Amino acid sequence: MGLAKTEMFTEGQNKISLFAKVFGHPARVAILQHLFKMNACVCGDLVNEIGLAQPTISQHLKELKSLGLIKGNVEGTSVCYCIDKKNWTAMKTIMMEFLDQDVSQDMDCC
Amino acid sequence: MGLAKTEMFTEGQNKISLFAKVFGHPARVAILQHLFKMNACVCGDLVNEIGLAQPTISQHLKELKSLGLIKGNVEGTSVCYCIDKKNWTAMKTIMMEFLDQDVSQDMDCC
DNA sequence: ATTATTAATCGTAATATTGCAATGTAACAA
DNA sequence: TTGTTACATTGCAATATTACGATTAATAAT
Repeated sequence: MGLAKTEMFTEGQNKISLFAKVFGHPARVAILQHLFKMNACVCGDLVNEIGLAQPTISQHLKELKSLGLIKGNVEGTSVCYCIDKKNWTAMKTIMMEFLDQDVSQDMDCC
Repeated sequence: MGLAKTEMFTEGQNKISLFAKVFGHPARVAILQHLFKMNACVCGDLVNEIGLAQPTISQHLKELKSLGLIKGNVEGTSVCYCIDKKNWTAMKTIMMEFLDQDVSQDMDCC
């Protein structure tokens, strides 16, 4: 199947899994880290920085953009990408809440 | 291809993406949330709680276990699962560091 | 011993993801 | 105009993921 049955889960669970899924590939992690590191915007340097072919990088960028985590700005022939800080922060809140569930109980079965 | 070229990324990037990937399915998010909520251990209630077939849940549990995020304990005919708190905390540290990159700069291209 | 219960594993169908060559498109340069 | 540069899109091959029926394995109950 390869098809997740999203209708049987809460909106929150689906949201978390969608964000997580986009981080589920090292190239996208690398792209995001590079955008953060460069602070300002970066463009096709990503193709050089990361070792994948241009269409591949373009596809990963598209996925990050469609989730709203990055923005792209056309500048002449090149396109400048950067983190969408507002959306990143919103995502961060959701993910942190999931990750930060209380672990301090000492009940433990195993 | 469907095959990530992990050799071209750092260990850290691959680690983040592996953790993220396991959260990239709502069923696994739901399983983890339920394990947290129940605090103590839960077993095949997960099959009832979540609406998927038993082999499907079993498969998701296996993935969570292989990453070390949960532990399973045989109790008679049933198996009791719980969060592996130590490993969860370690994972949390890695993921939070990734999510919490500095976003406060006002440099912005777009 | 036989049967029931619980969960893991196997096998397989349906679908998704990854990666890239080839091609398309848009802006700039000469 | 003719290239050139920088990206996006298309199409496709290879592989991965998801889901579940059927089966198996292990323990418990009778």
